[in-house]
Amino acid sequence: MRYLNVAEKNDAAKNIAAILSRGASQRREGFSPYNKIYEFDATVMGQQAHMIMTSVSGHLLNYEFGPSFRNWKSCNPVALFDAPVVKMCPEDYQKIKRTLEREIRSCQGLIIWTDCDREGENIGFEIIKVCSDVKPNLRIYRAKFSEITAASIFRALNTLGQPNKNVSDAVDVRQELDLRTGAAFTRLQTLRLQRVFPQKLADRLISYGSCQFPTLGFVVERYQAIQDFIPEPFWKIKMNHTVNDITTEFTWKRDRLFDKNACEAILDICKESPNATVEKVEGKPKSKWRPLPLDTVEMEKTVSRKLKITAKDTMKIAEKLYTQGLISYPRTETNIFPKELNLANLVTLQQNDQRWGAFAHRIMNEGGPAPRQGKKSDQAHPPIHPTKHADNLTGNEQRVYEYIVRHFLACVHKDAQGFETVVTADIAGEKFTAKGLIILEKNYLEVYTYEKWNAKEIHSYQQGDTFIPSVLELYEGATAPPKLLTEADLIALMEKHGIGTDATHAEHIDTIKTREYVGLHENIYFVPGTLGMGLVEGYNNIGLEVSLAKPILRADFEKDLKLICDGLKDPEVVRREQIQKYRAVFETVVEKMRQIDECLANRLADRPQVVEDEHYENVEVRPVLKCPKCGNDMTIRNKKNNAGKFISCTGYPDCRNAIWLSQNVETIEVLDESCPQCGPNVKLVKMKFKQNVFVGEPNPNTLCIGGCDINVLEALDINLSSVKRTNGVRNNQNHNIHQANANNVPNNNHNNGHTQNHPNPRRDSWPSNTTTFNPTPGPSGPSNRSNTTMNQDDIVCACNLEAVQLTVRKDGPNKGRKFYKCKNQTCDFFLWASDEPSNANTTINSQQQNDVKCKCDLPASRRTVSKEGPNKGRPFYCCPKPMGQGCGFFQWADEDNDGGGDGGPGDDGHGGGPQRRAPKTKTSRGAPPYRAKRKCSKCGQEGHTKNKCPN
DNA sequence: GCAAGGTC
Repeated sequence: MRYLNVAEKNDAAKNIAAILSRGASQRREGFSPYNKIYEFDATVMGQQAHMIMTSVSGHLLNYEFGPSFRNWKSCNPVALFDAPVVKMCPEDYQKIKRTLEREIRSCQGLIIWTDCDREGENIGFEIIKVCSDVKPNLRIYRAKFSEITAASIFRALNTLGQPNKNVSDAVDVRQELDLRTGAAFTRLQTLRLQRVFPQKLADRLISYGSCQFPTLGFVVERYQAIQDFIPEPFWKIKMNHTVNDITTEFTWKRDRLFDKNACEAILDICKESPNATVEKVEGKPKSKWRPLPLDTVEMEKTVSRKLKITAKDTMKIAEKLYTQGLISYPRTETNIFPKELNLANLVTLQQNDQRWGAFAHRIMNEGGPAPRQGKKSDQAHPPIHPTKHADNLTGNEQRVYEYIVRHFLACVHKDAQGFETVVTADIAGEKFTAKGLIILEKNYLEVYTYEKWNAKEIHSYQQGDTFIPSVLELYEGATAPPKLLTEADLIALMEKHGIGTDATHAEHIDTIKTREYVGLHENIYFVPGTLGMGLVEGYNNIGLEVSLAKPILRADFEKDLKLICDGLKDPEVVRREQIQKYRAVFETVVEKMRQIDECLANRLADRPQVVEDEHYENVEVRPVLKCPKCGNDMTIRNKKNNAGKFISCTGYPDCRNAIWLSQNVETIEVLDESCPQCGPNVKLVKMKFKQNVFVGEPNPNTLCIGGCDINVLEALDINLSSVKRTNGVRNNQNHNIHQANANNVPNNNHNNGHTQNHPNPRRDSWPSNTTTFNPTPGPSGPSNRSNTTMNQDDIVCACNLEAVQLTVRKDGPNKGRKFYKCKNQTCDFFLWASDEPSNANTTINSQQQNDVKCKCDLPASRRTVSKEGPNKGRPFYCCPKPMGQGCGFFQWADEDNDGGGDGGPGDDGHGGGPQRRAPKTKTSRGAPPYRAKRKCSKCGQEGHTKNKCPN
């Protein structure tokens, strides 16, 4: 049995391989220089196995918008909430992907060794996808480990489990939402504000991110709190007592008063009889607690405060120390050591160090490590601790390593012990207290040099002692505003509100600095810049239920993600709800953008330019149909150099299915309505042609290109296999014709009063074509005129101009026939001068039964219901005129001609009584396009097109 | 040129 083992990063693969192979692995190269391959033998589930170990480098796949949405001006940013997204392997990860694809071929099993957190689980599924695509039916296992130590790794191998899809799904939802919201708001802000404030913002990227904005919001909020702060004066009584150079400071029990007169009055009373009496002397042991086991956030905060290294640098250094095997995984939320972790061994590892080796010895000599237990656990990684001794580090790496070791040794030792004395004295009824502290045992403080515990010496008092204070006076102070946020404060706020992960707090802070939303005051305090201030004020003031600059939106999202992980909420539901939520916010922002301009104008001290709405190319967002090859959506895109349109699979480049439209297609719009014949996945499209392909029909025309009408596909030169799953059987044309009629003719009012899209379902290739359907005017043309005697003066084209009468000169069955068309040739109007049926009339006319007449007194057409339902196969008569222009006559062919009947052939439940209802002339949506047989444009015969013309 | 999350 051969297993491919995949870790999340190369160093992890290397270390795991070293452990499992007991140092005897063979190294090979992958396609990527970073991700090596290690080979060795091991025992897996009691059996000898050959192991191939390699790694990815974090996520292997990433969500991206479909190609037509990547250009910033390709679409209105709001479209990004619906735009198709695909998971792609970025170019610089292709080599890693290829390595996996190559290596899995020789294996029967796959073991996922990614980090045991949410992202790791998702990365695991990415690896599974890539490998399964190449090799289905793999045995797939998940190794769960919390640190790369022999014990943990062997335990993982001996307790292999299954990957957790719920956890991975949550990450997918998170990724998609972050992409959509980030891109939509970033484009909106950047494109607009660059033009509104060209002087100040022309070259600025004004990004939005669901983490960076709330982080900015914290900085602004604190800054505003300081700005809004009004100091309030207060007064207190200061009292101290000096004996033999020792000054004991007493604190007034009332602390402070905000009324000067009252304070002065009390002081006066005290001064009248200033003799202080010691009422009580209390002594009690006092501890200073050792730190909790170290988690990421605590490390970032303390290192930032004490070592003045930014959180971003700290994490970078910690990552490096981890990959060198010197410390445990640095991204952890856990502050409880697992029972199985051998702390004594870890302490012993540090015993030879010159700086803290003696302390490590002392721990072992005083009962061994005894950590405090925190309350947090991510169930994935233990608290950060040293895993190896190192004394060759330098610079900040050394400082961070030293901090981690000292913290570890401190947290497994003992609290510092002291003795506190509290003295209470009375002066004229006012109480004062003084505290003294004697430190008995420094314990952890001896190694944890980042904290101080100062002893405070006070005079030795006994109960009943009296003394005259050395100082007894009024002290005037004022309340002070809160301080500006430090990085440690900011991280604490992010953690509290669930903004970002332990691994990313530092990056978000760095981002808002890079964007110049915030700056640093005295190098440690965060202050908002003018842009950041204006943006937050803008978003806070436009009446959003929840401002984008507040943490609530993201925090709510995180709660949902947790529910997905726990299997309590459907990821698809969360995805839909969250998209909807953010889209609503986006729409409000767009609506109120001018208010945001004003806030920014105020802060930037710049006048906003009046700008027109951004022009977008308006890519069609709605999918036209599902790709028959891969099932992804197919959407309309522009060809290169604006040379027309095509409909492309959003699975590109994995799926290269495309529907190429000729340059004759001027516009194409996807309608809301699905094709009743092709089903809900195929939308009708409205196409406008430069030169009308379907002469006599309206232009633009509503069509289905889903393959239900082979004529449409042929006319547009669309390959059936690109729109429909084919198994070698072509669609039945007659079926389609019948279906169309059955749906539309007798019972065409079942769509909210709308009727057929095609007032004229017949088409021809005007007028040089030799086929002889009866073309009639488009929607704007004069209806019902084709059957009456017409003067040329009566004929008005779609431009509302008098039409010109011409004669067909081209050889063919229509040679010599007269027709009308637009005299300026600005519209596609066409009308035969006479409605005499041509001798080439086919399909419809061939079905006419001359003994039944419609209300126009024309021989009615006999047709058959082909739509599924109780009337399928039943013959009926209807007006032969095109939809929208006939009389609406309907009669079952198998019943007496009594004008009654039990309803039309439609099976939509709306049957009964609509038989004689005249079709409305307005176009409708929802009814299937009516199609007739198409004829060859070369010879005029049915059954083939010009491309396949045998003549 | 967008996000956040992995990592190199």
